[in-house]
Amino acid sequence: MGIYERKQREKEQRKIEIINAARTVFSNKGFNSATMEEIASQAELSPGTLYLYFKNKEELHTSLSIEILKHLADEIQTVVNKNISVEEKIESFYDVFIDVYNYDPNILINLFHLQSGETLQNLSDEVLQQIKTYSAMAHGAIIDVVKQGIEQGAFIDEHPVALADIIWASYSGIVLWVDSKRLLNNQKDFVKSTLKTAFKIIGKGLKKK
Amino acid sequence: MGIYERKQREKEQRKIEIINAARTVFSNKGFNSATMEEIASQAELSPGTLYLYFKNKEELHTSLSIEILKHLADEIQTVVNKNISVEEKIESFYDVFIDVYNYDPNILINLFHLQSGETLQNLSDEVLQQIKTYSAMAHGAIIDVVKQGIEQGAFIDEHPVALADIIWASYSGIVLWVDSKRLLNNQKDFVKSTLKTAFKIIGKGLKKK
Amino acid sequence: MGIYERKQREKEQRKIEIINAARTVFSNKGFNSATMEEIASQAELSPGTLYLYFKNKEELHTSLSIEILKHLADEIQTVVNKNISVEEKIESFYDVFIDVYNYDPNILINLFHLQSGETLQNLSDEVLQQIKTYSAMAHGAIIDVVKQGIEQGAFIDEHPVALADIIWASYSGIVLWVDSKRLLNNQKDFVKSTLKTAFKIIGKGLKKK
Amino acid sequence: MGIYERKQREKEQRKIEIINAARTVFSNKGFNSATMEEIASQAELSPGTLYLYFKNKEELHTSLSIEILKHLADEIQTVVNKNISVEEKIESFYDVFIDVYNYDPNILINLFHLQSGETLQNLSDEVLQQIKTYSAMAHGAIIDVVKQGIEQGAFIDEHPVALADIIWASYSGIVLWVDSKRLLNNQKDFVKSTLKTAFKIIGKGLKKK
DNA sequence: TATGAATGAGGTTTCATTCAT
DNA sequence: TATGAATGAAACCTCATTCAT
Repeated sequence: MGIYERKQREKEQRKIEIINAARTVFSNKGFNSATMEEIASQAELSPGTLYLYFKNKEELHTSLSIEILKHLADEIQTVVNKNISVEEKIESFYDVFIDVYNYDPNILINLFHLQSGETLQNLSDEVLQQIKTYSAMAHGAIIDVVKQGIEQGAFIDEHPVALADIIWASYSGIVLWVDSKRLLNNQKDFVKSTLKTAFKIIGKGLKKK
Repeated sequence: MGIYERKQREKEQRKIEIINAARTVFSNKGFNSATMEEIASQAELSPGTLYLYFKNKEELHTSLSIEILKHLADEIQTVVNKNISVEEKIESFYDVFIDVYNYDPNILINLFHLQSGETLQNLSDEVLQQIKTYSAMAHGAIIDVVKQGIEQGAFIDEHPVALADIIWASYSGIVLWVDSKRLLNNQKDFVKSTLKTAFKIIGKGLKKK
Repeated sequence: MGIYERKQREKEQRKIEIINAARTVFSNKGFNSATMEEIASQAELSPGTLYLYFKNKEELHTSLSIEILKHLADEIQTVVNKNISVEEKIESFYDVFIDVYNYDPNILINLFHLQSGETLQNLSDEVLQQIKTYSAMAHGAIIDVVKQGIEQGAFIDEHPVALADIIWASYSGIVLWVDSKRLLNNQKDFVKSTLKTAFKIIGKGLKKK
Repeated sequence: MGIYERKQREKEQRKIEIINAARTVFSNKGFNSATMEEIASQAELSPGTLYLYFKNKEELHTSLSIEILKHLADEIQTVVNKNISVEEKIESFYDVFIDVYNYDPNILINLFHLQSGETLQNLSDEVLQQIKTYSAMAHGAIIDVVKQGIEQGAFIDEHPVALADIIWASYSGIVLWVDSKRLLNNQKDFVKSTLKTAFKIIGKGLKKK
């Protein structure tokens, strides 16, 4: 490995450290209350250093979403490649989503923050492109499964994109909603059980007969 | 009408004007980029006046959500009271949700902002209570319908709250998700059609047989 | 009593009510933290009304000092007019001061606020004149006694104004200082006993032999 | 000198610069009329920088008092340690007080502002502790001298704390009072001569016989 | 590359004061 | 005379970002 490569790798490593610190702080404080100084302190770096790796606060925050989107896309693709029935694949999506939820329950808040319109302006084209790419990958994989199901006559004959949207959006919505109920009313965490039921219902609703 | 009543009504009217101005600005700019000064200017009032009617920026923003929550709760209750089958009631929820979406597509972003945890601190107890109340009302009405369905043997025998959560959260998630796709990819607005399909699927998934 | 006179008297009465309300609020909150709205509310009036009786907040605050200055001047003059020895008169000042302190311990803070330079600008000439007048009266009476003492050969032969200053200022300083010690360290209120000792010492120090 | 030490020293130096700027502005305008922006401008810094060194306006203002309290405590202690009689020590206090007065006549206004109750809330515990400490040191030294005097049979047998209070408070009161007379009536500055007489009187009043 | 002190724009909020009723 | 809703200036303070070292 040459010197250039090592440098690149160190740089990549440092970037990951910053992202991890940012995740912690953003998760606890939310986007606005989190300060760059606190993130820097969490990463055991100085504020100025963050700007060597990320254009601004917005972009640092966005990279959290990108990271998880990338992860989601990978996991979903793995499910798609498995040699199992489409019904089983749809069911397996549940495991993927729960996996992400376990990884960081607050991650979805980040994803939604990203989607709140307020944010889309300040992003650089490069970052925006990444989001679109990974988003399309994750979503595309779901669409593929749905398409297979329709072709095989297993699923109802609706627009595959719409069906994939429903799967995806229901998942997101449930996580956010159940989580907010937990916060507002000090309830237990029912995300997993609710999500399980949702997949059962949607899975059943998808079936042709 | 006495002088006191007229004053009260003017005051209520003024509050509505401010809320309308706030909706416009928050919708365009998002919570953080919106400034109190801009809202005041939009309402043709001075900044200080806003604070006669709302404790702070947070609470003004929250009142948008309360307003729509109240509306939602009312509409859902109307559906519940109708003399139709539970299946038809579930279907009718679609109309309610679409109705709200048409009223102001950005309003849901507000609701989700509210639920992002970042916000809950600065709210006065009174406002927090209102949110909980209307939220419980809307959700409670859905739960009631689900319960009826289960009792009548029409719906699958799952925890009614979980089922209601799925309906509610899927709706929210779809609106947010499809809306963000629209923004990111300059697509057409597929919220309504996607929501229609979702209700079909979920309705079917809910059925016992 | 004519209609004009009655009106005048009612006006005077209203003014006193406002001053009493102001004293309460200023005493509890200090000059800056006290708001005109709170004073109005305490006086069971509306904010606007205060401005019919007082030019501004500063002047309202100042009239507290004027009121007490007037009172002090009267009381001191009464002592001066008594048919007792100068030594007894000096001793009697102690009673006057304690009397004022009992009337409102915070009043001196007001007096000192008045003297803090920060305030003197915004006062109307009329008010400023009043302060000077009553201040001169109260102080002048003390000076007179001191002069008598010196003439009678009872007191040391120093500048009478300086001696009066010392009496007056020591009194003020002790009230403020002991009061602040009480606040800072949660001590008992030693103002009276300290003041008593002070008068003993100063009285003794004043004597010629 | 290492790099760390130099940085520390620069930091300390910067703090002093800010304090000096603050003294100038607070002296001219008083606490409320002084603005952070003006202080920053006087210090040739930006407003934000002030907040790197002081928590808020209140604390910056308080540090002026702390600085002078520290100085006072030191000077008084020096007098106490001198090998002179108690009577001479009491007399020497006069020099100390005049010294402080010459250093900055407005500083006492600050001290009294500090004691006006209105202020004590916003201070950090650390700052409050400092005030108590230095205040106790300065006052304690005076008490020691008075105690010595009583033990040696030179002074009257009163509570030493009360006697020290009288010395201290009379000093403060005279400075404030004479200064305000100067401001109000455009008189000459009689603080020093009045203070001299006061010490003579009090000194004489303290003597046992 | 890393630092971290300094910046300074700009936002929220308060509240003395006004004025139409 | 009394009201009290509305004003709007102005202040404090924060914090993303920069840049000399």
